[in-house]
Amino acid sequence: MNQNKRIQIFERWSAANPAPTTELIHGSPFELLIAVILSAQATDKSVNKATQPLFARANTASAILALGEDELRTHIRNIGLFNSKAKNIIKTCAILVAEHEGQVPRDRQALESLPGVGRKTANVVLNTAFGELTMAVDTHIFRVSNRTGIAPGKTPLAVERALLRHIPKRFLKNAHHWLILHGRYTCLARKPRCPECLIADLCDYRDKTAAAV
DNA sequence: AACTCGGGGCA
DNA sequence: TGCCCAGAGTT
Repeated sequence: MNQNKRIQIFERWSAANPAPTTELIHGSPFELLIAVILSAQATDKSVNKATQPLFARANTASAILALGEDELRTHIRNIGLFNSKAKNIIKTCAILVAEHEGQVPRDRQALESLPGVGRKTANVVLNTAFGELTMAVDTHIFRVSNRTGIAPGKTPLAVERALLRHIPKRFLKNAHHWLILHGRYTCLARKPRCPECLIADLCDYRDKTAAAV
């Protein structure tokens, strides 16, 4: 895909949806970290439903530790993969207290060494809590980047680097949100809604695949 | 690269 | 009912 096409795509998204926001409810960096760990392969609705009462009860690493794994588990029982997430969150809180004075570290390596925190979660925290320009490549962004041709790559990390390299700087800050929304509501995994797609005429995917409507 | 965890939402 | 979810860890 040439750069001219890319610019047209982001200008359309910019005009259509100028105000990006995170849909996960969070106040502090710690609440964000926990909410993002919980959101892996889960919907933001089910996460918010659980985290509101949880954070009212305990919203720091030491408070979650005081709560204990069993009570934490009951709080997040409505979220998928809750069993392993409860264990990971307890371990992570213990590390935060022991090695980071109970705070969320502003450091990629330190974040990714926390149980339950991978590249994608670390990128969300660095971006949303600390204002760093990162691309958190989830399944939506991976699919949309490859289908459209905006930033092709065989792995999420390759797509992440391609996005940072190819997206014009003035669009970089909001690009993450637009890509997510596009994947979530238009460029669906199984049945892409090409007829109602804002950028169908600029997309590498449409007309090249039988699945593209 | 493939597999597993996993309840909830939505068509 | 079947399929997917703002993934990570292990084999």
